[in-house]
Amino acid sequence: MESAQESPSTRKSARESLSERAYRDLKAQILENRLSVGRQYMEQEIAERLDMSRTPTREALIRLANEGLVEIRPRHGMRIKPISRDDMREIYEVLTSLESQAAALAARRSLSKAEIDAMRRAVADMDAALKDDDLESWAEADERFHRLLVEYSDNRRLIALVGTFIDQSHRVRMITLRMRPRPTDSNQDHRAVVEAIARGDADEARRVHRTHREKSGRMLIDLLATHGMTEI
Amino acid sequence: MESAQESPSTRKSARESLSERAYRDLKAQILENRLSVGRQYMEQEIAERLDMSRTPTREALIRLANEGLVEIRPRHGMRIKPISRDDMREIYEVLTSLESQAAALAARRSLSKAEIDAMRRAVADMDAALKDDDLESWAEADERFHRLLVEYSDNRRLIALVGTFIDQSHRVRMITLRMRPRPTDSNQDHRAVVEAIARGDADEARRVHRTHREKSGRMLIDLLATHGMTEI
DNA sequence: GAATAAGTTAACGTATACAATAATTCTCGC
DNA sequence: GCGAGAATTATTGTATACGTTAACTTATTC
Repeated sequence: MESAQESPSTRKSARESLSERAYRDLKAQILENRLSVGRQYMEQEIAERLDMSRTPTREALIRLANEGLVEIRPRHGMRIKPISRDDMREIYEVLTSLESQAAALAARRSLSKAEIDAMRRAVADMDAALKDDDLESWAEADERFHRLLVEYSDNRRLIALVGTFIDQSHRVRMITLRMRPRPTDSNQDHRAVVEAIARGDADEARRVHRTHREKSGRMLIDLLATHGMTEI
Repeated sequence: MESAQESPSTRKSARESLSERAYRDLKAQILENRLSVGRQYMEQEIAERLDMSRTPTREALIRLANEGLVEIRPRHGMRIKPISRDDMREIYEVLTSLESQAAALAARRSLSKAEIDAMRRAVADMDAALKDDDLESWAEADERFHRLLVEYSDNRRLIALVGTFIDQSHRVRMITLRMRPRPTDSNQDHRAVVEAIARGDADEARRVHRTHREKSGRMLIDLLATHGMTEI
């Protein structure tokens, strides 16, 4: 897959359809929280915002609805789906399951030194970021770690699914990033996962990662509860 | 015109859109293997087959493509996605993960007597079907068992996902149904899962169900291999 | 006969037209 | 002021029109 990334305004983007662009732009706007959650947007409105007709807009909306980011309500337009505490529970239950499976699969394959090193580097970067109290960097490295782990599963469906649910919960994670306690033992967990994978110990990798995700999921949901946030 | 008749009790006020009907009809045709796998169907052709214009047809195709049942190839029409051995590996890895999580979640909730009984009945029906050498009935009860298990997870996302992957592999399962050895110890496994859930033993339920799915996944893939089937 | 260029076809992507109808506003009797 | 029903509006769902361009065909050259 060639990534011909040009400035979209000047360069008539080679072969990307409007429908595709609508999907990517809209998704980006949602993830960056540039659209008000809960508010209704008419198809026409979205289409104008994207500077195209309703047809490709609708096609993008269908895809986004399938991914659970958006809800299409027949006579009321679409709205960004707010994430409730219960949604977060569901999302984390699914992520826990899929990612711990990914850890086991990664352990079963014998990863190259380079692949293991990439994960170790992510963990090291998290340590460093934590030492500097740089939450931004920590979040970046954390995301990188999880992405690598899942990629090493060698299962395209698994990779796509995890991506979908990471996206669904993205907003919540960003918002709660500054409310949560310093993720010290999170790093501990990650290290244990990497080492289990390096040893090829699938059961241990799965177990440790599951425990890790269960813990962080519970923490996040408690956080929402104590701050009285019911929908984000 | 077609009569949108429901059972009188479940009156649905909103009429079903063509787009929705296209999705359901097409999906049904795919699952029932009424469309040739691999062949190209032009949008126009599908639209005529469904007796509507291209617009709702396209919308249905987008959804089916998202679910992985169909592939849209820009100038060549759509085609039913053939399932390779590698696809089956991926699908079963995902299903194994999600369903065993469902088993654990079901065990953690305390299911009602009625719910446990429904699962026990499914297992009993499988036993009976096996005794009668009635593969049809066995498959029905097996599917019912898995569906119940997942439903009891109380996680809508999990339920939807499992449905998607069951659908993706539906054709393969139907075709291999008569090639596989009699699923004797499959029933054994199911019973163990139910009893673990009934006891509220989440870890055991998860473990047993994972082992079960791994076993049946491996069996299915070996079956495809020994019969030299590379794509279905 | 192979390679290349020119010409043709047709499938798609997108815009637009339009009818159906849910939602909203208005009217009017009480 | 309130509710029922009529009238109006707005938004969607669907059909259709149409330009673009990938894919295919034919012509031309060596």
